[in-house]
Amino acid sequence: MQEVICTVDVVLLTLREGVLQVLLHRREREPFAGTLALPGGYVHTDSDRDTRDAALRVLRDKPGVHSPYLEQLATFSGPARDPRGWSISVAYYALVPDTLVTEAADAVLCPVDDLRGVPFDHAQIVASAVQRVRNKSSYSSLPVHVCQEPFTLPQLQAVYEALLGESLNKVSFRRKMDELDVLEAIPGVFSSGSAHRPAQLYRVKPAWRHALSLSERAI
Amino acid sequence: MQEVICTVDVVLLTLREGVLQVLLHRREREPFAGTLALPGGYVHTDSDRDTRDAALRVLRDKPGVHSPYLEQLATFSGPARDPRGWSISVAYYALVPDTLVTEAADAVLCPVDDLRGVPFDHAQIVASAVQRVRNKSSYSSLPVHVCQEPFTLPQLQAVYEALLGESLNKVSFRRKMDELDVLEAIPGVFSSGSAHRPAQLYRVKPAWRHALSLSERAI
DNA sequence: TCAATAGTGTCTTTAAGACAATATCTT
DNA sequence: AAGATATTGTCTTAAAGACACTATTGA
Repeated sequence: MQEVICTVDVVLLTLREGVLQVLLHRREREPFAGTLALPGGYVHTDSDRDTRDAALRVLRDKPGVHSPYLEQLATFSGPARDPRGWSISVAYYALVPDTLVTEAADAVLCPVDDLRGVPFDHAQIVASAVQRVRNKSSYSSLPVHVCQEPFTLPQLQAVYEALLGESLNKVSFRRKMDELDVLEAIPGVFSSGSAHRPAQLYRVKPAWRHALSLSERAI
Repeated sequence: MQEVICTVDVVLLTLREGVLQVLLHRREREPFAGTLALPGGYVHTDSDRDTRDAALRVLRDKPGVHSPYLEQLATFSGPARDPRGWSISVAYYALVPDTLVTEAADAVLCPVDDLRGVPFDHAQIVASAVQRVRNKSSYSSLPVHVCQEPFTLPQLQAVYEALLGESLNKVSFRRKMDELDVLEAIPGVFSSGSAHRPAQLYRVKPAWRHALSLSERAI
């Protein structure tokens, strides 16, 4: 019985120009050398403490992405998804503000709806991540990870609307954010420079910043 | 770099005597031969089409459990969880009516809150499955898979209440079931034999029976 | 002052829960 | 008929959405 090829793949998502985009990496090695695919790689049993650690290692190459929101998505497997043989890929997804993503020759952002030509089953993995994010965004504070701090409530609402693909009621949105209780206003600090009333700037409460990924059904 | 040990584990859950219980299997081989652990085993690259297929194969040993509700839970990994070395376990959970579970010397049901002594990280895997089931039960039709068909609405409500650990409003519960639109009354068939009004018997609509595991946020 | 967007008050609509009335069995 | 549980109607309460009004800035 042949061995199982064990890898991790990371779906790094961000919002650029109002569109949900995924970071693709140009593969250096076969199979599919030269094509754009999800960043990923073999699990390193000599250095990775677990697959999450492997996913973080994969992301460390990307400048700026230090400690993103990272959650296990699902595991994809089978004899045909990788031409090298029977393989398992533990997929993770990350959410980051678009300001942290630097594009380069070997790292480009692509709209999640236009992934023709990506190899393996990576289109399916991305679709799965997008579905998870859309779903969780409807009842949780997940989208705050896409906003660069500090941010205003109108900015955050726009992020929710872009992720969910629908416009939200302003009053209800603010009530919900108030209930979730994960944001705090930065006293006396407002947006400025525009020809209208400035908006209060917010940040994630310190207690929440690294706790948001702990619960199954995130708050 | 040493190889990764690839396995699947199955958390088969059912409700017996009003308590959520998990099927444990007495291990025939080392490590931990003779102790009760989650049913599982190596991924067979020569016969399994994917890890879900491997999980179904693991369940085929259990008489009566033919095509249960089965969903991928999460993947657990690391150098220490299995004494044989760096390992990955893709965990699935299954929900079945308790009438399908036959206990034997090598297959026993244990309440999910009393898993002292189970090896590996299986207690953590079970806890994770229980959390997932409790969470999904609050907004989906997941618990119907724990009811042997045909069932009455009061029986189904009791199952929801056992899974969620709280009593539910009867009117709201029935309204919600009506909205979910996954059940159909069996015309003219009622429970009988008890000294009170008989209850309408229901079954899952055929269109739903095998479609309930498809969506991320099951209906 | 005007245009533009932020923030809030309040009414309406919808969903959830409480409670009680009626229905239908066995004994 | 009495006792038990099923089923349904309806009132109350809570959440969500619609809409409009006030607030604050730069041009």
